[in-house]
Amino acid sequence: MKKVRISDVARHAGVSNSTVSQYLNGRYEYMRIETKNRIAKSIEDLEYQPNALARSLRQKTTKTIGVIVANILHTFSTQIIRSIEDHCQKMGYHIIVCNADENPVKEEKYINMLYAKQVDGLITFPINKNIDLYKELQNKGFPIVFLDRIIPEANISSVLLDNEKAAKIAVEEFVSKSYKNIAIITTSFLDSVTPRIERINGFKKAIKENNLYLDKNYLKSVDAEEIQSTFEEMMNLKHPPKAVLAGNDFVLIELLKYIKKNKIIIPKDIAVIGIDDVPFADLYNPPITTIKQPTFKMGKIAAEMLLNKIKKNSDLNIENIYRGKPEILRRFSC
Amino acid sequence: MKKVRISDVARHAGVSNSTVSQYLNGRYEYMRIETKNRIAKSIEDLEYQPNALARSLRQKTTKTIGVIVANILHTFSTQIIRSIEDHCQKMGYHIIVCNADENPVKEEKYINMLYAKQVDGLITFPINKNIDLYKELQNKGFPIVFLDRIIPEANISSVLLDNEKAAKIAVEEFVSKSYKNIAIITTSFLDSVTPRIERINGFKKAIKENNLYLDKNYLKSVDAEEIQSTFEEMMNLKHPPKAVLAGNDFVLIELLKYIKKNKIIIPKDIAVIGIDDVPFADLYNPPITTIKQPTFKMGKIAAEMLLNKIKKNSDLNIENIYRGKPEILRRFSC
DNA sequence: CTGAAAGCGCTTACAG
DNA sequence: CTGAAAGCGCTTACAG
Repeated sequence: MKKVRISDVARHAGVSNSTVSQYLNGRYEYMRIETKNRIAKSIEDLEYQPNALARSLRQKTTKTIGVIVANILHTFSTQIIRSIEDHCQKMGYHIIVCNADENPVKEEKYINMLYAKQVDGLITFPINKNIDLYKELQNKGFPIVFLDRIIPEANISSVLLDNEKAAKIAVEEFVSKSYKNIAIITTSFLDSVTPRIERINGFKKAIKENNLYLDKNYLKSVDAEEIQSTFEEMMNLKHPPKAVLAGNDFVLIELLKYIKKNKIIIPKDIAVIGIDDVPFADLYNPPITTIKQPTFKMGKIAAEMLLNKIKKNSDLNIENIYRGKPEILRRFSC
Repeated sequence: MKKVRISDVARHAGVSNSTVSQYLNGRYEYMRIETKNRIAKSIEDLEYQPNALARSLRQKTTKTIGVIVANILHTFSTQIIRSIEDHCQKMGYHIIVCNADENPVKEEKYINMLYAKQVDGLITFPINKNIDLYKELQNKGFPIVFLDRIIPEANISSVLLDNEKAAKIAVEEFVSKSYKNIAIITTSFLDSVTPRIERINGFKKAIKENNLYLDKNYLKSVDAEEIQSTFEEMMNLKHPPKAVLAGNDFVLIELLKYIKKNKIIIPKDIAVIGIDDVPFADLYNPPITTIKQPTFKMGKIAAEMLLNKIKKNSDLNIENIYRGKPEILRRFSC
């Protein structure tokens, strides 16, 4: 498989490589119109497509950014990807999407791969263990923006939900419907650290603000496999909760599975709100009230932040945090 | 942001670029152990990471394949991506995922981008309009494998579901439960061409094989927005269907929305089977019987086919078709 | 208005 | 066992 090179075009058009290159880069100022046309025709005839590797090597920019998501199977991730992609495309950047699959080893591989491929910057859902790697890259002046999480030790710009607010909105929704015994369940593993901590904090604060009693038994962070059993324990308490906030989409699914299996009635037996909107929220019986993240906006902001870093001298950047505003979608589970 | 180059390492270790390069490429045969150690230490000290652009330019291989999905929001797509990725990682290849977003213009851009970035091959869910581009690439000897669709004019290897079988399994499931008035609805736009045609063909054949009457009114391919109204018309026929096969996950969602809105009871009023397993199938009330594609296997086979093409002289390849076996997941909607 | 030359950061065949 | 040299396919500052 032989590829056409710039020199083939040059020979075919009877000009030098330089001139073809000028043409490719749109520098027509000093080019005779007939030269221009000849080159255009040669490119057409030979079906020439420039080698981006060579160009990038020379120009020291790939016009490409890397995106590492923690888990591509989450709707949140795919929506964020879509949004980043839309914005980058407008700005003339490509994206390379990688799926770390909740696995720090994979994450590290991808970080290195993307860096080796000379991406101009990185947007990532940082998993956990690779904080030093990120800091090292940042110290080299490599543009990075985090999504969904803050890493306090790292001081790197982040875009994430106003998680405390999200929990607060949910609690207040329950309170407005006169629920008093309110529980929250989050994952400890699949849910990345920042959202979990902040959602629990927000929950606690909101409970206090509403002068409700904060019952430790109503407040659980457990591994994915234990969600159902944990919920079961709650429901078997002397005073079981009458409302439960699912810390993310995954928790919600587990709760609904348990609820279904045990023929518990929503909202009569238990009211439910989930953080993260899910495609089946409308389809469930009854439709589930959810707190939606502004994924489209968050993706766009992350892309903007990163492209700004790339364009400016990234050494001089001020890192900052953007908080997406949670929005409640009222349906019939509460 | 200055990056460390191979020459920096060479100087630091007191050897030549060549020797560092030999080290990087694992050719230790003729290398003194102390040279090896010195280089290792220099790489460590300088935090050197090779520039993959330069290497690929020289080696004429990027060890990277491109994956273009028609729509990344489909579960099918993300599962296929995961599977391709797993397999490629094992074989030492990276993947670059792109989302054509059902848009031929985007698709074309991505094809060109990936080709420009010198990916070693391409796995794609071909949308429609870019068949000539694909053929052109293939004629140049560029390895391509299609997913989910066959393009008869192109003779390019494809991996896709045994769609006729999938429809047949569904019809037989209905028949085994004594349903006679069986309908099928597919999308005409979002559903890519091959699956739709083949699923409808399989449906027709199965109806005939089971000596049922093939009612034209029970057989509809419509745009996404018209699914609900089309289904409504069906249900208002003198003899409405008693069972309906949803041509894909998207159709299923639309049908369920309508069914829910109109308080139709599954399976008493209408039995439902969906092609494509969906995350909420278990959660719906009643749980929905679905026909699952072996996504993991299909992704793996596609990756294998492509890597074979890449390794062999791709000019000599025999193109072939792999059909994934559909599997019924019996739940309670039929 | 166009071309010759140098160089981006690697790898590799070959010389010693 | 190691290094000098050429070259991958481009771009760019400069000469003319």
